[in-house]
Amino acid sequence: MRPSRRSTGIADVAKAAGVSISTVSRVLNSRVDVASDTQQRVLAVIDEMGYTSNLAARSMRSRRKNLIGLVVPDIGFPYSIEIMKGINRAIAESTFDLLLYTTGDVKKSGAASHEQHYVSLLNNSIADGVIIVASAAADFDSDAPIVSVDPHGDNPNYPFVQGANYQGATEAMEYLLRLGHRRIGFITGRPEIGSGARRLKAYRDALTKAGINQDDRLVASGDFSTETGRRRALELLSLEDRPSAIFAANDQSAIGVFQAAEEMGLRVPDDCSVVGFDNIPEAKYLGLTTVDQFLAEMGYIAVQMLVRLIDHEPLEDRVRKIPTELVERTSCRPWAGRS
Amino acid sequence: MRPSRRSTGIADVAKAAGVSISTVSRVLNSRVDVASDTQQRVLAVIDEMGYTSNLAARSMRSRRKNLIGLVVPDIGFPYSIEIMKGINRAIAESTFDLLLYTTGDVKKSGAASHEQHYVSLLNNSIADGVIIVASAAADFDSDAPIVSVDPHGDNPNYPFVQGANYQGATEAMEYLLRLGHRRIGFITGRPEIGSGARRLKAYRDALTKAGINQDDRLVASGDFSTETGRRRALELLSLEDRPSAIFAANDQSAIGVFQAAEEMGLRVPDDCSVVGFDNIPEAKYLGLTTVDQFLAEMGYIAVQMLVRLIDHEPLEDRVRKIPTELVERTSCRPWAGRS
DNA sequence: GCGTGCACCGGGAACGTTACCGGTAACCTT
DNA sequence: AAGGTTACCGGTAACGTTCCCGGTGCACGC
Repeated sequence: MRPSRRSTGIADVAKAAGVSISTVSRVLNSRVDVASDTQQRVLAVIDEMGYTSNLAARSMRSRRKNLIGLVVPDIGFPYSIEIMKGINRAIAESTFDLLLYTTGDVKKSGAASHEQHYVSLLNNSIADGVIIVASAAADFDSDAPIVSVDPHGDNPNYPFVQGANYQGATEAMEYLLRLGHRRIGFITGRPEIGSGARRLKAYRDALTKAGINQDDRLVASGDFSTETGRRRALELLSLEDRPSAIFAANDQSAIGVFQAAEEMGLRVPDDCSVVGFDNIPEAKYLGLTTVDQFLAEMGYIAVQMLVRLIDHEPLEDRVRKIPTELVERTSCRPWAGRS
Repeated sequence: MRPSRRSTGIADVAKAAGVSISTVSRVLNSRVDVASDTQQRVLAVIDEMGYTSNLAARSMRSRRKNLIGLVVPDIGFPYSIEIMKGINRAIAESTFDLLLYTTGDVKKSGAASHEQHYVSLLNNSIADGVIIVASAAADFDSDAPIVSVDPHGDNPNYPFVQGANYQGATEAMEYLLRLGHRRIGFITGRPEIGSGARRLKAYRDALTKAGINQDDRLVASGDFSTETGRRRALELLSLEDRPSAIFAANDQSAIGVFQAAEEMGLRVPDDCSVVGFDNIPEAKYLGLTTVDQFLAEMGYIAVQMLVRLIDHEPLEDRVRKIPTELVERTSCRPWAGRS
């Protein structure tokens, strides 16, 4: 191939400006020890020639790449999207750019090893640090700059930010109980995921605290998906003494409950109240009352933490808990016994 | 800084395997001229040492970086998200990874220059090619590998993929007319965006073809946002002879129509039918009948085109039109005059 | 026995940038 | 006025990889 299409490099700029390569580099990195008029001249030439620094060469030489890697399970989930919104906002405010990887289908067992692969790839060459959303792996090279958002495991060896799952779920349950509900169904998340487990525990604890004894038929095992949520809700609502409210481990499952109710000719909230978790945008359209865990905020904070890590500044807290907030909409109503 | 944290490089692998650096490189690039037992040995060492190739160095030396840049106006729009889903799927099937940039607020006038900057940055150093979603700029360096999805302008100098806006909007209008609607409102998109303009033209043409004379009060100027859609719908539905149906230039505007109707105590579709455009996921929950323009598919195809461009293979078509499809849901009903 | 071809491998020069070291001139300091 | 300090700049060696070129050993044919 002809070298015809070679882009202008620092050398060309140097020649055009009549200075050395070193000086151009100094200007580029805004060092102090360069006379202000040479700086002006070089800057002018750069602007005129339309020079943009070659990131590859720069990354190779200096350790700083100004790139943050993001590993996300599936870009299609509203959950991922919400987090990405926050990440994106933080990135825009920083000097970093974003490199995106997806691990693809979460259910495939290879997710964890995929993660490992991506992370090491990103870490030792192209990115300065990595954010992993819903990381499956518990351990990573401990001194690599890694931050996770909502990790699956319980106590990973890297910093992370997480919603207050237990608190939020408790709040939701207390709300339901306050409305008079006594038979409350629960659709779980995937069992291996910590946040879902904590919500389940909150459900159980709230029940016992209210003096209601558990009915195991009322907790149905879901997997955070709408389709499974729908199927489980169909079962729950077919019980001879069906629950007057269903608390779903996330909004997508809750949407499944809406679908199931509709199919059965039941009305939300008249025949069954529904509460979700996450507050994804769809929740608004359905009037779903849910627990907002500020996913975007979590992404935003994760970037901030990672940047500190990259700059070798100390982290205030290795784990950040984000308080949740119950947002009331129209999917719940008071219950005073079967009318 | 200590060189303590230096990652293992190709040289370390070479030493450990007892071969030269060149040979390791050959194995890495799966060249033919290497004995199969040496290959095995090198591969084993690589696996054992957990070596991952340094992307920066590789990119600098060889022109191929295996990275595709994506420039997207705002990651929060359902529109962008849909396209990204398709892009992501195509990326997963290819050997490329994805680098993501957002131009931020579209309304800011700097969008086009931002684009130029990103594209040149991506092009000459870090990425092999660039996909621009809803590109505002009409011209780019013509021999750079660039593909656009749904460009704003009418005839940019780079390849692009686009929905069949006119056809789709025509189909929607014919549907509405078939249902008996005669007073049909239209909420436009932003005027400078070609796809929106084509939908508007289809609206007008369908009306004249049906022998209905235009009422300018029925076309309200929107900007693709829900909020503006809501406001325009409020006005439209407050007309003394209000339209029996509203066709919105995109789904987000249509959602605004739903909100407006609700606020005014009107029911969709009983008091007013609504049709949108895009078929974003939210449309399903609202029961919005809309024109699916297969945004994800568009993203998918764009990646395929770009890959061909990068590989210097000829493109079948410089512009790809994706046929649309009307998806009927529950936001429309027949109309036989004010009851 | 010697050239020829083949299969495999190693050496070194790039790629574009930054870090380091050293050099020059002007300006203080005493 | 001589030495020291400062401000600025240039030369060059890396960074880790790929590409090009050439070299080795072996088999083969004449």
